[in-house]
Amino acid sequence: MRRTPARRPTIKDIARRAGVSESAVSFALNGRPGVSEVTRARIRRVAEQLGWQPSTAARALSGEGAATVGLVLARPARTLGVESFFLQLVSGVQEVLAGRGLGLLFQVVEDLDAECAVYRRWWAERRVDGLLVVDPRADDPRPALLDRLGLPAVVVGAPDGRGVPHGAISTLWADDTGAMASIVGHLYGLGHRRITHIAGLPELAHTRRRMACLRAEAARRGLPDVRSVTTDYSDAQGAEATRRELAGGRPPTAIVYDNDVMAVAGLAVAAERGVPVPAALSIVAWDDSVLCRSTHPALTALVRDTAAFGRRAAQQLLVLLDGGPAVSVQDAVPRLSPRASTGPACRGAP
Amino acid sequence: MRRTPARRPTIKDIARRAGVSESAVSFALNGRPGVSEVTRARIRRVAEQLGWQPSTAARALSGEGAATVGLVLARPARTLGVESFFLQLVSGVQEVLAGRGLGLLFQVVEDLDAECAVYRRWWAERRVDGLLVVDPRADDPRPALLDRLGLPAVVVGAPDGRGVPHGAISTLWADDTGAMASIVGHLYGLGHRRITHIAGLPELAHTRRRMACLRAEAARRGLPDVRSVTTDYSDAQGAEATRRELAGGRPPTAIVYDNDVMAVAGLAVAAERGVPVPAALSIVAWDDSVLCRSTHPALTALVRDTAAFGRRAAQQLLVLLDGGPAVSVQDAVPRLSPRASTGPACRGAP
DNA sequence: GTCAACGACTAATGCGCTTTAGTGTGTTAC
DNA sequence: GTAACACACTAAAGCGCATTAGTCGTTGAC
Repeated sequence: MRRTPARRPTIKDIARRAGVSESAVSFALNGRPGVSEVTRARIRRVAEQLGWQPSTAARALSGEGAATVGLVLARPARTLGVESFFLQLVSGVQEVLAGRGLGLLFQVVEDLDAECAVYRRWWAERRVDGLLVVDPRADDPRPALLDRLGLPAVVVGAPDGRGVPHGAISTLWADDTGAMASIVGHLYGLGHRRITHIAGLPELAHTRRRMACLRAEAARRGLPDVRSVTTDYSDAQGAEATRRELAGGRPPTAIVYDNDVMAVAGLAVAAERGVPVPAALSIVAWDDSVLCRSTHPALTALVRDTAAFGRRAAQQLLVLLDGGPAVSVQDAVPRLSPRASTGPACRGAP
Repeated sequence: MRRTPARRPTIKDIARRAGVSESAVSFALNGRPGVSEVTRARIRRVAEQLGWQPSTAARALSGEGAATVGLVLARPARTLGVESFFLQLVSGVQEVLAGRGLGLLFQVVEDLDAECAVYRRWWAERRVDGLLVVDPRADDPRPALLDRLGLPAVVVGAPDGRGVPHGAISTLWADDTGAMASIVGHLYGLGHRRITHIAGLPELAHTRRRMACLRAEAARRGLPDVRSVTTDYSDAQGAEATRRELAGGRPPTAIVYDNDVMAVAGLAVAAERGVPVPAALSIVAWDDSVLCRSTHPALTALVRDTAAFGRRAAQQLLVLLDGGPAVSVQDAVPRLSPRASTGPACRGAP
């Protein structure tokens, strides 16, 4: 037996109690001209008193937009729930959205096709006013799709900054190149010449940028034994790749991991094989988190303020929603935080 | 210069192209009687062809509900993005919701008051049809609030299973008691007599349950040196508590951590102090994750299928949304997965 | 003293959909 | 042959809000 729920007040209730028409209420509450200041105040008071909030459905229906922003995460369930990146990003995003009363519609799907399908559905259902697109890829179909649908979006993470962004698609990207350069510089300074980069998914745009930069740096400094291998970001593949590297004839003296999870897994592999860190192997994690600080030794990591990144992305989206221009902005260069997992390259190494 | 976006098809477009009235279309597409099977098929075909999807706003406005479920996470930003628990839970929840075309409105806030405020706003805005409530507490104000608002909800994680759930508030809880008993049993069997439980936030209901069970088990087995200490789940407090415990006169021979992050931090503290694990100290983590498998030694952990937990929670919510009865269900007992971090108690210990 | 202009407000319409109340046609019953 | 009825469908109202087009009374200009 369910009790009858409390009734939600509508604009009509306010109108009745304030002794005015519904339109007057609408004008008053939306700051439109057409009502005297005294009635406006009275109406505001009544609305407050009744705990009135505009029905998003009704608003949306009368052309005001859904007051909602969408975010889809396309990741196989297996690699989920590991990285610290997303919740932090989302938390930053929220901060900004909440200030404008915007909701965040969130969905996790298996792959890119499913993600595009979600976009189409949301568009047809008029569920969202704009989108945050994460994990951009080389040859990404999403920006074009969203542009065609007329949905404003901010591509966050790493698309090619080149080219004028089309339509209402903004772009916010991290300076992976500068970051990679600083990592290589750090390791080079410690005497490392054989460096392996255990990267993430090869189809992601930022993976490619990091790999390209590593190659360029290696060429510039004349290091033949520098390479990248790609993984799916999971601890399993991170560990596996580490094992392969350490088992080789001329193992690297330093490994750079594309996320914190793999770095921790790599550290465990080193421990298991009796390879001392950092004496025989230096480890760098791309993206800092509790993990990196909780291991022994603590991991040298690339620190960036992910929540701030999320805030900035949300702000760009607000600009678009307000009809502002699409832009392409580069985020601050992440900072390398040296900890105990990096040290001078082993002298004995050939 | 923005191009005019593609127009969304409406029911009217379908009606025109199919040569019937709008109501006929509505009947046809919603499986209502009132149209012949041949027209129904024709209308379906046209709708498909046009890529039509019902506008959620319009649906909501005509009394069908918002087709959206809400989930609020009240956590200080500091402790965010660490645990694997949430994304996995959400991923399970999504799977079920997506099958019904329901969206998930997600919000991160600072504290419980803010969470309640969000509920009130969502209710007044008619944004959600139901809610998933996480992190239940002792003396939790949320179920009563939601009941008053007439919003169906599933409290997920651990409220008191006692008492008839009121209104449309279901409850899904993990068997913390059985789990704690199995952990203590495991450790006791290995010869451990001095056990410390480094727990999470004291105000959470499941923290209390775990602590109570630990006390009961200790009393039952006559173990005087067993106790719980509470933390905020952060690696910092986990490490700090560990340090305090190990520095005491009669340090524990086993520590049980209430989450994976603290367990990893505790392991690092042991390493830093030269305490061998598991030779001198056994470690158990409550909740398994990549972390536990990535350390060296790997951590013995309490494994539960969080995604499945999420799926079940979502299913309970669907039952409520369909007008079904509120229930209180206990989830499967988590399984303890022994790994390298637990071993026989040190003989030399007094 | 009349007319225009303005300010404060109300009436009416539409957004896209569901739903209730019809309308018209064909079938059956007696 | 007509009343009763089922069936396929249409017309219209309503959900809560924004918005456009009025209405009415007051003021100012000449």
